[in-house]
Amino acid sequence: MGDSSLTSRDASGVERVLIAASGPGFEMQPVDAAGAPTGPVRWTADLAATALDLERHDRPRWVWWRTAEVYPVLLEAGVRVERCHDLAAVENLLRTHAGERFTSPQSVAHEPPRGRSRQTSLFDAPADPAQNDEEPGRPQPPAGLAGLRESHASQARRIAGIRPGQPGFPLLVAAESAACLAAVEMGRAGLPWSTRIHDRVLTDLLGPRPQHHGRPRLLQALAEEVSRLLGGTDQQPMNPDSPADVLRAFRRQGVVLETTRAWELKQVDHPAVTSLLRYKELSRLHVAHGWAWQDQWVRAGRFHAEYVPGGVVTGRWATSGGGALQIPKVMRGCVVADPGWVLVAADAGQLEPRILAALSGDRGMIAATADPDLYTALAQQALGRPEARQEAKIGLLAAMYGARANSPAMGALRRRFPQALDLLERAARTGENGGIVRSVLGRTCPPPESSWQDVPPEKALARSRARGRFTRNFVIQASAADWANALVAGLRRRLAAMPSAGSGRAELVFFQHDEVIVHAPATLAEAVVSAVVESGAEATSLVLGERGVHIPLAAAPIASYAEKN
DNA sequence: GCGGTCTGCGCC
DNA sequence: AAAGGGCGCAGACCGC
Repeated sequence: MGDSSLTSRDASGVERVLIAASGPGFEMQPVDAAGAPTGPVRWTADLAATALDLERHDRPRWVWWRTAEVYPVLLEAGVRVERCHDLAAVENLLRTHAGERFTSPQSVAHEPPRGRSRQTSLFDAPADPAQNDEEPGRPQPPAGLAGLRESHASQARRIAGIRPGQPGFPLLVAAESAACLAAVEMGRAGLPWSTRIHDRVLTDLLGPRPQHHGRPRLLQALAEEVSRLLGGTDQQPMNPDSPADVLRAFRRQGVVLETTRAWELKQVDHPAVTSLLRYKELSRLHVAHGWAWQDQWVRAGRFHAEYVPGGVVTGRWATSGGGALQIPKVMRGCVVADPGWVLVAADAGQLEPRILAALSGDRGMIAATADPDLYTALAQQALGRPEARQEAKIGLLAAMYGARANSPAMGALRRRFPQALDLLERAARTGENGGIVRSVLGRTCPPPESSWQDVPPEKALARSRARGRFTRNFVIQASAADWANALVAGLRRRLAAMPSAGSGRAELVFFQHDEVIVHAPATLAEAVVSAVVESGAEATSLVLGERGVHIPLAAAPIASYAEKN
């Protein structure tokens, strides 16, 4: 398959290849960017060999239904691809843009069994759509190569239709697809995780690993102490895991609580509070990131998560299993580079307010982004005091999240940065009135439920306000996600272009909203730092344009994630 | 016993 | 000091 008849280049020099399972092999066909075939359908029994050959010679944009289903097969065979068009992900983008409701892309692990309609191989459409039990609204895979071709052509038409109003939409499509590739690669590579350090942290905090189920020793001691201080007995111990139990116990002690949330407990003067708060903290570590978690998710020194790009309505990534996006700070020390390797960890400091500056075009706030500590600059400009950093930070975060508190700092910010605060207010009004908002590249929030205001008047107001908070935050969070996907896309491209350094190549191993970790041979450390910084600058330029906004990306080689910040 | 919802808290 | 946006997860809880 060394000849180029399978592919043809489109105007931008990138050819596309549709690929669909067919019997024991795969059908492939070259198409142009508009979706029109530019060559015949070919069949191959050996996908990996064919794909490797094409990837070496033509580097096409692979067009397939869902990256998470086919890319693992290619990676397993040693084939890494440069670019793709993920039809399922793009279908979600197009449908929400057209006003349909959001359906989270399904993780592969949680694919429901399909019984008799089960697919026989990758890309096969379900034998009988009537038997398909997927939730309504979720894009279904088209049948066969012909269906795939039509889906792709349809998407090309719809994207072209969006482009005049949303010039960034093709970039959104490309970045989302690249994110899908990166997600599979990251899940496969895994995050370097020292079970030895993990064991030590757990043992230090909780006591030795219990033989069977049940609480570790120190945790059990804390539970007993809490129970005793709240009037429990050996016969009838109070269960600190049970909110109802805790509320009852406090009430008997004369303390009336609304909830057992930490912030509320902290306001109570009672000897049991300290122990209970400590218990909650440690219990959470035990249940969420304890030995059971390690057994389930860490294999051969790597934490393998399943990442789901676009799994969140705002375009943020989700994970399925393992809670990769919720690793507690106290566990970061478990993330350590292999001997002779480094971690290059980087995060975009204060991403969301910088995004706000760019979206609103507020000159004053854009100027403030030149400061590596944006909040200090804001405090200086709005309040005249750099020491007021914390007030400025809380004020701006409250404005972006929709808190009701209207602090003096927020008022000062509004006077000094009217365009920025006005953008948030307008997004909120739009949402309250049932409208939709979009990210900078065109990712679109779902419409309200058709009957969302069909409730008693006093509830209607609350709902309306809640939706205003959602859309207010959506424009920022979704645009930040646009930026982050562009960062990931650029970084994986640069890392792939790096030479392998004897022991291996630099790999993206972690991504969390605005931060990345690359695991790399130590000799490549500086090159990786440069790649990260360049990718950040590129993302800013591509997604936000040349508006003078700075999004600093602090990247440094470290041995352990605990060294970061 | 099972599945759905609630609660509370980890991360951004 | 107050309790605002987005998630995933585990245990408690509740109804079947």
